Amino acid sequence: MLKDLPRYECLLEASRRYPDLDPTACEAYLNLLRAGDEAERRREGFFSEHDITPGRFTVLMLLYDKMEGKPLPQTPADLAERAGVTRATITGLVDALERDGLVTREPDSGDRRMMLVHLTPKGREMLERVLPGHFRHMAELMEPLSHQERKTLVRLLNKVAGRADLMAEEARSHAAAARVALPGH
Amino acid sequence: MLKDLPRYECLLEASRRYPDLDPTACEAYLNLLRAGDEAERRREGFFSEHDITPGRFTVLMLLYDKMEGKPLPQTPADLAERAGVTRATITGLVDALERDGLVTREPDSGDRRMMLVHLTPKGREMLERVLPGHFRHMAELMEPLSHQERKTLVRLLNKVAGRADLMAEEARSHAAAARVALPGH
DNA sequence: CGTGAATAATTAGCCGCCTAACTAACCGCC
DNA sequence: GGCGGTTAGTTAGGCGGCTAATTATTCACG
Repeated sequence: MLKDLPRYECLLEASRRYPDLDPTACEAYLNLLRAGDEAERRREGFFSEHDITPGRFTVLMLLYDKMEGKPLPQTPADLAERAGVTRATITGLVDALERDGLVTREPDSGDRRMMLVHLTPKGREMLERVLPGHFRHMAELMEPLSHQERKTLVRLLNKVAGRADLMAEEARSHAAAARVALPGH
Repeated sequence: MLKDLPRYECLLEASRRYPDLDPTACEAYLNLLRAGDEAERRREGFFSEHDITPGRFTVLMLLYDKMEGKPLPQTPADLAERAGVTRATITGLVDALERDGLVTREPDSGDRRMMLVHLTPKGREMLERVLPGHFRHMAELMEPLSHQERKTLVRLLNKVAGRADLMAEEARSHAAAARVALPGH
């Protein structure tokens, strides 16, 4: 969303009407959203050339991970936690991957509530076919930044991501407090 | 997608196995995706408290825009261009906004293919109710960055966004070339 | 023990985005 | 002046994310 961003001068001018508007914060925010969205779209485009989607790729990567040794099977809940999506989303992704023969599901022998998701040889091959191009894709997108600039970017983005995490946590605890305070839902 | 990012040391180690893997590019890329995604989720969360979605908000903002004076009605195609989404997406968003009485559609008198989308008084009120909180939300997310850091972030993100645009254009022209080269579709 | 709370995975249904196909209207050109 | 290509908007269908509700299992505690 939002391809053409408002110029800084416009923000500055608007901030006279809106006391809550911080022009530099707004500019940084909008640029972050746009760059992130743009990068995500390029990513989707790249993956679609290889008949895969970002979500499915992420699941495969999480199962690959220990790039040699034993590719530990993982539960959907693990995958959800590490990917940062809900378990329901993982169910859908694993459904698709299983249909394509890239992963298998197996019930956990110890706890019958759980499933274990394995990477199949076919899944491993797919990953190894896609990875080099993916690496080149990342390098291409970041090519205009010097090593120093990349370091700086990572540092600044981490500050923002940390802040976002904090805000998410606050929102969660507020919601929990509201659930306690209000009678029924 | 991807909450826990691989550490830089892991990338460095993996780059020995994969000659295409540029560790600093990869690190910057993953951090950008995550921060952008995180910011987008906070944004959705904020808007959902006000019974609106990012897409609908964007359309309202584009119709508001000239914050006083005449809030020019705009065609769906204009809105799509400025929002960076397809016309089909705008159709869906305007459907929802019209259902809620926030915008109206009116046929263009000059060219009967076109529609003109107007902001209603109710839509304007909604926007003015949400905007101050939205400004505070942006300021809160960017609070950990100094003014200097915000400037730097904007500069670096612009480099990346510019690169992404370039890559998108290349992809488009390749696709066009392929359409010419290959017989029928 | 057995019952109720917690946890795992799934299902159902919503939403926003996409592409592709369709209809209607406009325009340029012979 | 009619016909083909272009443009506007919509529709249909797919996908991946979400929440909420459902089912099955485990665990903790009286």
